[in-house]
Amino acid sequence: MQLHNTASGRKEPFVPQNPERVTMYVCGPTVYSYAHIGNARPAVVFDVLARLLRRRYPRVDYARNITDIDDKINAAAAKEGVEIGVITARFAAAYHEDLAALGVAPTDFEPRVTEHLPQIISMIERLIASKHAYAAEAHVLFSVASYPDYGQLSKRDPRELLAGARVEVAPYKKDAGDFVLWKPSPPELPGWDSPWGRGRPGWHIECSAMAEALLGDTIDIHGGGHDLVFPHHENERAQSTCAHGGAVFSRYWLHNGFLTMDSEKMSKSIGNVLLVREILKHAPGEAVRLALLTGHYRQPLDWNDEALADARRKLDRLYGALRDTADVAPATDAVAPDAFLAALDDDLNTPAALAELFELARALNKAESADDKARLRAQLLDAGSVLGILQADPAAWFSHSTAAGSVSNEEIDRLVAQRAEAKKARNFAESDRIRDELKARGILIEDSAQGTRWRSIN
RNA sequence: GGCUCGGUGGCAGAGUGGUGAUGCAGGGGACUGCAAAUCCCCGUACGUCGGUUCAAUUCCGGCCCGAGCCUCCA
Repeated sequence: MQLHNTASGRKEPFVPQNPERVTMYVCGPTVYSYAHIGNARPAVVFDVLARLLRRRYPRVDYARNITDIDDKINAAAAKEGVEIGVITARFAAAYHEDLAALGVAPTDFEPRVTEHLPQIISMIERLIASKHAYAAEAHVLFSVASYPDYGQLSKRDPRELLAGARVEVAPYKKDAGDFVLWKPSPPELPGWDSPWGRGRPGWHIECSAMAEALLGDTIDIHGGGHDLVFPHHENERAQSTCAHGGAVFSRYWLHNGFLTMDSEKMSKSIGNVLLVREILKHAPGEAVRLALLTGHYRQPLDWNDEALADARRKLDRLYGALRDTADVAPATDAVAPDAFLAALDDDLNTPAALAELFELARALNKAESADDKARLRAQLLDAGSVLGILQADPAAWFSHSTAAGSVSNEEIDRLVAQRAEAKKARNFAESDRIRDELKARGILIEDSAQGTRWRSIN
C-alpha cells in the first residue's frame, strides 16, 4: 500500500509502526453550525481509508475529534443566550446524522476538547518545562524558534514566519510566528482553571493532546483538509514533537483537496456554502458519497448539479447489475478483485477502483452460469463495501424517490397491472399511454424477462 | 510576491516513455409490439513553445491559464 505523504511530497510505501495496531487521527469539525459539503469530503475519504486499513490490519484505531471549545461556538452561544454545551450538542448530533446519511462509519474514538482539559494543560506544562513554550500576560505561547524543523511540513520558510510580515504581532509574543497554546477567558466567556489562570486552550493544542491521549506519541496517519497544513498541522507537529522529546508525531500526513462550488471557492462571503443536509433533501446520501469519491482525494473537486446527477446514474448502473441478479445468492468465498484493491492501495485511487467496479458490473450483466453470477455478485458487493456503497437493496435504490408528491407505490402497481392487461389484449395504444403517464410523473417502466418493473427517475 | 498543486475527447475523470482506463452524453447494431434495461461496435483527447530521446500526452525548462495556502477555513 502506498500513501502520498505531505511531509515528503511523495507517495511512500505504507508501513505501520505496529502492524498489530494502526493509528489514524483526522481533524474533525468545530461544532458551531451544520456541516457543509466541503466538510463531508475528508469524512468520506478517510472513512474509505479506514475501511481499507481494517481489511489489511487486525486493528485500526481511528480517532476523529469534535472541537467543542472555540470562539465561534462562544459567539453562537452568546447570540442565543445559552451555554456552549447546547450549541455543541446540537451540531455534534447534526454532524453524526449527516455522516450517517453519507454512509460514514463511526470512528473508534471521537474525543472532545472539553473532556481533555487535564491532558491539554499537562502538555502545555511539559512544553514550558522544556523551554518550547513560555507564559506571558496570562497567555502561553509556543516558541517557534525553539523548533528548528518548524515549517518543514508546509514547506514554509521559518524566517519569514518569524518575521510575520502579514500578521499583527501581539506585544507579548517573542516572535511573530509564536502561536497561542492557552489564552485567558474574560468572566463572561467559558473558561477552565489552569496554572496560568482561568482560560481556554488555543486552536492547535487540542489535537496534539487528544492524539497523544488516545493513540500515543507517534501516530501512523494524520489526515485532514488541505487548508489545515498550515498553520494547524504545522503547529500540531511542532507541539507534539517538542512535547515528546523529538519523537516523530505523525509518520504519514494525508490531505484531501478542496471542493469548489461551480468552480468557485465555497465561502460564506460569496454565499455559496452548501450544507450536507440541504443536498440530502434532493439526493440520496449514497449518490453524494459517490460524487465525493469520483475524483482522486488529493485533487480539487468541483461540486455542481451535474456531478451529483452523474453519481446517481453511476449507481443506477451498478445497482442495475445487482437487481438483475437479485435471485442469486452471492458466493461466500469471493472477495473484491485484486485490481480493485490494487487501485485503492495506490494512494486511494478511487476513480481507478470505480473503473474496476464497472468492469465487474459488465461481467455480471453478461454472466450466464449461476456460478459466475454468484461469484461476480459477491465480488461487486465486497468491493462496494470497501467504498461504502452498494450495500442497500437494489429495489430500494430504484424506488428511492426524492421528488415531493410523487406517485404512491399502490398507484404505480395499479397502473402497471392495468398496462399489463392492455398489453395482453395487444392494446398497445393504451399500454403506451399508461407508460407515458407514469413517465410524466417520474416513473420509468421497464419490461424484463422477470416481468414489468419500474424505477424513479427523479 | 512566496509556497503547493493542476491544465487529458462534448462533460466528468484515471493513467502511461512506444499496443489511447472508466462513467455519462452522442452515433450504429442486437434484443423489444414500441420502449427501457442489457450486450456488441464506434472517438485522428492529452494548454502552449522549446529541449532530451529511436520514440513524449507521459521526463526537463520557459510561457499562458486555473485552484489552494501564506496565523484559528475541511
